[in-house]
Amino acid sequence: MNYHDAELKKILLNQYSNIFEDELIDEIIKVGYLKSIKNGELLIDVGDYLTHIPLILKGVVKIMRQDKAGEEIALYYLEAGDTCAISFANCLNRKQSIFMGIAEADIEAVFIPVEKVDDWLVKYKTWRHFIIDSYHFRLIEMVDSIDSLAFMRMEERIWKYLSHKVKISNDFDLEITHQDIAQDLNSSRVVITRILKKLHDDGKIYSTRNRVKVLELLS
DNA sequence: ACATTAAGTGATT
DNA sequence: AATCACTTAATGT
Repeated sequence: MNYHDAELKKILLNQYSNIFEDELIDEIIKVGYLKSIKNGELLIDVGDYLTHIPLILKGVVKIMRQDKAGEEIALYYLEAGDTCAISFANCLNRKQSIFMGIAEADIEAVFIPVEKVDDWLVKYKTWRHFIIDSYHFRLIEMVDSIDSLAFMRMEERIWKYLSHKVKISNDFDLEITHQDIAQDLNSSRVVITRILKKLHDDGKIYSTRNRVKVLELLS
């Protein structure tokens, strides 16, 4: 076992020892490879074929959709301890990805070949549960996104978006522009500016150029 | 000092 | 809630 494996094992044991059995963790170390991805880098694009699925150890991945005109909308986020089971189904059928994934922070992830992901489903109960759980969670988040799109006013959507950002970055100070938010919510910059101004005046946030500080959390 | 990028605003749809 | 057209403010070179 080289230095890298030892590091990896430490991280895995730390995050997964109460979910996975030791043999599974050993297997992950054997076949998976650790990869760091810089903030802002593209992990997967629409149309890509996938051969490995990532187990996120650190950072956040934003999963989004894109239409022909290049318009985007954020669907959900993968955090440490998450995997994208959706991409697993994609791998197995050798279908192209229908999503885009971008690193929202510096990422560390173990990439596991699909065949193994498949094997382990029958071999390890914990792994099976992990994957099914991931599927379930992703579904819940998607339904949540649909709800937002269909039923929520822009102000609520922004509020929810900001709260979520605070949660995943563990920081009330967000470095973000109105344009960024508009893109993620598939709205226009002007609309976001107006609503943020209102939230600012209401004392719920404090916003300056490139920065939004959330002052109170969603109850 | 100047150019570039982000944010604010009235009017219109 | 979106778009246009324009202003003002902050920041980089």
